[in-house]
Amino acid sequence: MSKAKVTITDVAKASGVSNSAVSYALNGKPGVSQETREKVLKVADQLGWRPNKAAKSLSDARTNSVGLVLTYDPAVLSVEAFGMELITGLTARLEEAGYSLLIRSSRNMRAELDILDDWIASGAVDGVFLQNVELGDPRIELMSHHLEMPTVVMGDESLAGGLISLSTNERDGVRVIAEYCADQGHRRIARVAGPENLGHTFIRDNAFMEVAARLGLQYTCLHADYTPEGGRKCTERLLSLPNAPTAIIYDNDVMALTGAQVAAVRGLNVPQDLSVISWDDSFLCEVNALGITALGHNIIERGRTAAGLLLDLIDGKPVESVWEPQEKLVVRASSGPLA
Amino acid sequence: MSKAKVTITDVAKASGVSNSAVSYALNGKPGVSQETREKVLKVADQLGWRPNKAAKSLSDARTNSVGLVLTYDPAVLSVEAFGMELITGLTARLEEAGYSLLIRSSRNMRAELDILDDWIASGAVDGVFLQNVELGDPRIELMSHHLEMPTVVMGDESLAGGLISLSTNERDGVRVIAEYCADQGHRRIARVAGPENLGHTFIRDNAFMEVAARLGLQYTCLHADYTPEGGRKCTERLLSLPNAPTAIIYDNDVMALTGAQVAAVRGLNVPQDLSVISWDDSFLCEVNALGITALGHNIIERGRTAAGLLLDLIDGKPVESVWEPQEKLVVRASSGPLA
DNA sequence: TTGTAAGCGTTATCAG
DNA sequence: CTGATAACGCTTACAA
Repeated sequence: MSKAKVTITDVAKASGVSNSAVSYALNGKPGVSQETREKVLKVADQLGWRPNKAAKSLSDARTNSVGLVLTYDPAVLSVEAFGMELITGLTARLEEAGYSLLIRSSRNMRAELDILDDWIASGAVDGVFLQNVELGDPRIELMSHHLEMPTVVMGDESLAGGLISLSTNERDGVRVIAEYCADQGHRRIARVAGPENLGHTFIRDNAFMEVAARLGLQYTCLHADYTPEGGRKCTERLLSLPNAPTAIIYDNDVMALTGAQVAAVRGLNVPQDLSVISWDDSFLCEVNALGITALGHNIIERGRTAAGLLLDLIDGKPVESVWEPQEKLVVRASSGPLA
Repeated sequence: MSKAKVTITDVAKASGVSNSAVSYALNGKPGVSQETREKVLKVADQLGWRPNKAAKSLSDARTNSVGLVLTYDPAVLSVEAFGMELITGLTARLEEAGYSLLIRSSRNMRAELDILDDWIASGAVDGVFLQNVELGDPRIELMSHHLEMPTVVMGDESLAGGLISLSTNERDGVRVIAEYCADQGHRRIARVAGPENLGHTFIRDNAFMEVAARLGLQYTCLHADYTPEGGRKCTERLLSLPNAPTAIIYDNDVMALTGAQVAAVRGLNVPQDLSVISWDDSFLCEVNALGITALGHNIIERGRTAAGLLLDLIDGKPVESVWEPQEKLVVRASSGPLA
């Protein structure tokens, strides 16, 4: 049924040469005659030899895998397409380089730090991705003290503490949305933002305040947690204000959708009475009785890019942080001129 | 900045004992005095020692990681919550046992088989999950020839070729839906199914035909690919039939949503003129102008269960295939009695 | 109770 | 060009 594992020694015996000759032959390195090489290759193939991963890793101090810690938050994780798209992009690029993605799950920041510590000390991975960076994120500090572990921060350069990062131009996104609102005649806009501790929330907060001031818009912001419930509550609150906003921007698709629903329930007509705009575009925004205007993002591509950066870092190539090109606003039925 | 890796030998030297004494102490094994043990533990902690993963794996032929191959199909993967929920469930359970999830990406069955081959021969993982099983799936055959590699099939036992599997009772689900339709007075029902090569599609196909016959329902079935476009086209076709169905069941949430949309565009009132039912429940069904009736599934829990099975298998415990309890139909606004 | 040494499967060094 | 041999860091007989 199952052939016993075939080692390099088996191949050596079977082809009547030494252990090292086999190693040279199989790795395409010089030090072995063409004739021997071919014979070894043939035998290895016949025997179905594959390098043992543990042995190889031990020998050359490389695992050919990189790590990603997922935060176990079923309420949010499962609801957003983001995570899966990211993993898809990461693994697609990693696969090209023969790398695997090693995933572990944490319940909180403390647990995630433990995992990173473990990876650093145990050599379980050749590099790590950092996601959902917070203000003063302890992971940044940790990895800064361990530059021997290649790290790519998937978040704004200003939060990366000098580590290599892949940033999206949040400020541009904010500007595009705010100017669009202003163009459509809105004077009072609001935002249902993500968690306040997240770095990109902070950056958007600042950018929105700045651009609102510049454009003379009245701007209100509430922070929620990306969940349907959070979006619902914040929208209720905003729409109950004496001077309710005429356009609301949501930091993710899920909240935008629930927001639009709340508006409908309150008898508001979207977009005549209220424009709804989502920061993240997705299937949710697209396929919906009412299409939701949203800022486009190509998460899969972002994943590919991040993986490429990490691979280069691991290979010791010179790497610089990347700023992603500005995304475009996809205008759909949920937004328009003020009636 | 970065401390050089600390090995067991470092700890041995620092605590003035031998290499093996350290190993015994750190692994809580007998063969070392209480005094020595404590000293070693303290020193190891101070030095920040962690077992090197490659060395440990090489020594005891275990990697403490299990593999999952993702099929790279951006069109589908990113659209469904399924994948992320599954990974969340898997990693949550694996974490409890100190295991990691190793992910690789394939573009097709051939590539996936190569990856499995590689894992089997290289010992890169201690076990694997098989997902989206097809009829006569070559992966089943492959893993059956390599029982030394623990495998859990996340799919119907009838497709698992004797491997340990985690099945959901598809037939029960089919029955629940069909009986619901019949109860509501529908006589002509249709189904927009998933890809025909998938095992669970096949099983549902059969079950639907059986139960429709039993209940005296007229039943039509079209096969699509889980994408919005597929759902749209099939719905168009069904609604154009001379004797159009009055209830359509979709094999996933995405197609159900687009189906409901198509109906609306054609001037049909859901549910008065047409009932729409989704096989998979999800946020998509829940938060929608029109709630979509759907069969509930707890994918996270399913992931946990699958991971538990695989861990037991790896530990050599006696394991039996599991049938998941029957899911309940969550009735929402998209379905109801025939007008 | 302790230390020595062999072995896990590679890669890489160094004589022949 | 080839074949011993050490090294990677850990576990585990086996000897002291």
